[in-house]
Amino acid sequence: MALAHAILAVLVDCPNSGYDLAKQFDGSVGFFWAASHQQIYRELSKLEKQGWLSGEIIPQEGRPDKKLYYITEAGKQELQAWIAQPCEPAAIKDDLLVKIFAGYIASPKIILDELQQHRQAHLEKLSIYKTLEQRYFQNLQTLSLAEKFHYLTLLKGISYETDWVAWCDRAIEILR
Amino acid sequence: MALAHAILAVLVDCPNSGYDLAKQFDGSVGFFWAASHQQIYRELSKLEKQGWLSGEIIPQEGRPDKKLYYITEAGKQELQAWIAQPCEPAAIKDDLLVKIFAGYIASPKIILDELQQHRQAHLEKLSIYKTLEQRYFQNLQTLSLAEKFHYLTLLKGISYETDWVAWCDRAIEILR
DNA sequence: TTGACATATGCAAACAGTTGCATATAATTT
DNA sequence: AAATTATATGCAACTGTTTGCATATGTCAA
Repeated sequence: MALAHAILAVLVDCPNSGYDLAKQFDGSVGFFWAASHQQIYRELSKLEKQGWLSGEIIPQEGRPDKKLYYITEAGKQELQAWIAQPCEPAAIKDDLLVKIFAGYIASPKIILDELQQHRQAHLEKLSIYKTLEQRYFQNLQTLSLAEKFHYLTLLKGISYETDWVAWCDRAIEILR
Repeated sequence: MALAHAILAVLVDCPNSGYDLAKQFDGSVGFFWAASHQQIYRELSKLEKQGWLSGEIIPQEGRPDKKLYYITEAGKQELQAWIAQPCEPAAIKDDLLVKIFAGYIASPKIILDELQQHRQAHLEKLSIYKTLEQRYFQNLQTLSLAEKFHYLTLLKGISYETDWVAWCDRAIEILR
């Protein structure tokens, strides 16, 4: 049930609406936890009923009202307890690598095109992450503790995408 | 429905029983697709009903009988069609990075211990993959096409684990 | 001889995630 | 005036995954 904890992890930093959460899960948070807005809204209701979050409707002008969620003391304690439990490295499910595993039954062009496209996609993510790094995490010394931890997840995002780009290059080289 | 395709991708190389498949999904194939034996057996029945696989019961002595699954022509065509469709980079769900994102609410010791444990786990995987590399993929030139593709997935496994170990080191360094 | 381990297969319930649909306001573009 | 985009929220059906349980044979060690 780690979507719950991913939401708590974002809200412990600052309150957010479901819409804002969905945008974050589509952006930098999405690097380590993917979730759709439908999933997020459903989970938020559940977490509010459980008492880990409290919601407050904020009337807005010029746009629909929104519901801001705050983490409760119980929610924070739950998050702390969850963090303290050891966890396993993440399970991987990667379509591209399944394709590559059986790549010899397809035409080389199809495989090479797919590799090129993935290379491009990873390069774009990498560029976004590097922009974030330059904008928000210029010098380590001045960062707050919370910022340091956020930066660590960004660093993983950067090395993850860098590694993918390098592997695509190598794969293309080997197959050509 | 990519578990189906991951199974087809293994069986297109050579026939296997559910038990053997489960072991492979727990080993090197597990690097790019994680699946439990329950999932695998259920999926195998489904794929046989669909006509993508055919199963043959092999009587054995000194151990329970097993059922060997072969990919059918229809199954191979399905796999080829699936490979030809473009796919997105894999969605990530990583418990450890969720923990790190909110790591500032936990005690430093808990975080550092968890980082050390993950570093160790990734190092062990890396060692297994490097052993496989030395044993089966010594020189690129002599590899068959199928082996080259299999090697590419192993290469990704190696760089993935290497990247994790490096990140753990960096994270521990920054937090200390 | 009891217990653990390896081989070998599978069901069923609970939980999580995806996909398609639905609604509503307001600004901007065509 | 109509279409599109951004904001904002959510339900329902389906599909996929996890967890716990269940069964059966044979070997090896305590």
